[in-house]
Amino acid sequence: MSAIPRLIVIAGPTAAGKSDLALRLAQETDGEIINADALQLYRGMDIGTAKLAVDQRRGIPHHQLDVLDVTAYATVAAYQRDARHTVEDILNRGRTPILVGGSGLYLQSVIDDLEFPATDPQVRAQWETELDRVGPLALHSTLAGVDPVAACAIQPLNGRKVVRALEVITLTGRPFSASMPVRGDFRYRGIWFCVDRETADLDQRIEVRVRQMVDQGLLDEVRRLEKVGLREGVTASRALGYQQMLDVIDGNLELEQAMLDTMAGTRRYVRRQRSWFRRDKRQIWLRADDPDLLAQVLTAARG
RNA sequence: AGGGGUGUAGCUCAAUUGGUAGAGCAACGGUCUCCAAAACCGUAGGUUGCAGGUUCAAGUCCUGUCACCCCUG
Repeated sequence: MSAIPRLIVIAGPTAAGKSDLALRLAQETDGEIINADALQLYRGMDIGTAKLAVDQRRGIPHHQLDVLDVTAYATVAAYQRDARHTVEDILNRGRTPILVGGSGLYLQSVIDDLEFPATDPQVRAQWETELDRVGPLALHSTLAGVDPVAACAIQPLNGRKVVRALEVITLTGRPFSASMPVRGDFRYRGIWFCVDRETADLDQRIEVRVRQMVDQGLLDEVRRLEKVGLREGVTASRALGYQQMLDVIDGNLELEQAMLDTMAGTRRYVRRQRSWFRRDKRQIWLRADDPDLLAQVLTAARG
């Protein structure tokens, strides 16, 4: 049992088999699992996020699950702070932190030295109002006036990013481009895996998974969450599966169509995940259906 | 069987008085430094059911034919 790196990261698209690999890996390395899935942070979002139930966790401690109310406004900065505390705590206890999830930005916020500029709900709301009033193109022109470099990097119709840039400029008094931190090195000694499988295979798993979620009571879960404010949650209410079930509840969508939409949305999401993961060359790609998967991971991790 | 209608991209539909086919969704690729399961960008895709005809020119008009839908018996 020598030379296990300090942090093991498992990335990859939804439904590829990350959780399963992480569990087996944790058993082999005396590890603890830290979630890096933006939506699994929410309390009560269980079925639709494919969160492992407690009795499926094989006694392995899981962290960064169920830490937010569905009404909460999630921030990567908060996640970064908390997840890093968890990583360090696990390391201090002499165990192996295993960071697992499909949210690229969240993973990266822990792994790399990213520093996010401040945020302020009031300032953001003010620019959002402005966005609604004048539209993305006009707001983009405003941005171009105060920070041409940032305007150049942000697509004119991407209102959300234009708003964020203007928010940062308002708060810091400096151009957004100047506030953007340079990407640093790996923050921890670690190794980074990306688990994937053939698209046809993954699509098949997605279909099975979505149907299973509905069989397991996704609709009821959404009804329950609705009572605690799911619709008010800006992030939570837009989660795949959840937004579609809300449409079913509203009578705007048939259940079968909602499932098909969820599958299609998930496939699209997988594409975005791959495009995010592909550009970082530090990770080791693995095929989830490889019978030697675990052995490969252990060899790579120990080597 | 008779009458009417519809057949255009994988799907739902567009295409002024005939001028040589577009859009949304899906698919595929990408961007991403605090809503990220989000937001945004790009690419590809059609011998217009089939066969003839009229015309300089047919998705558009004519004839036949096939498929599906509706109505009547």
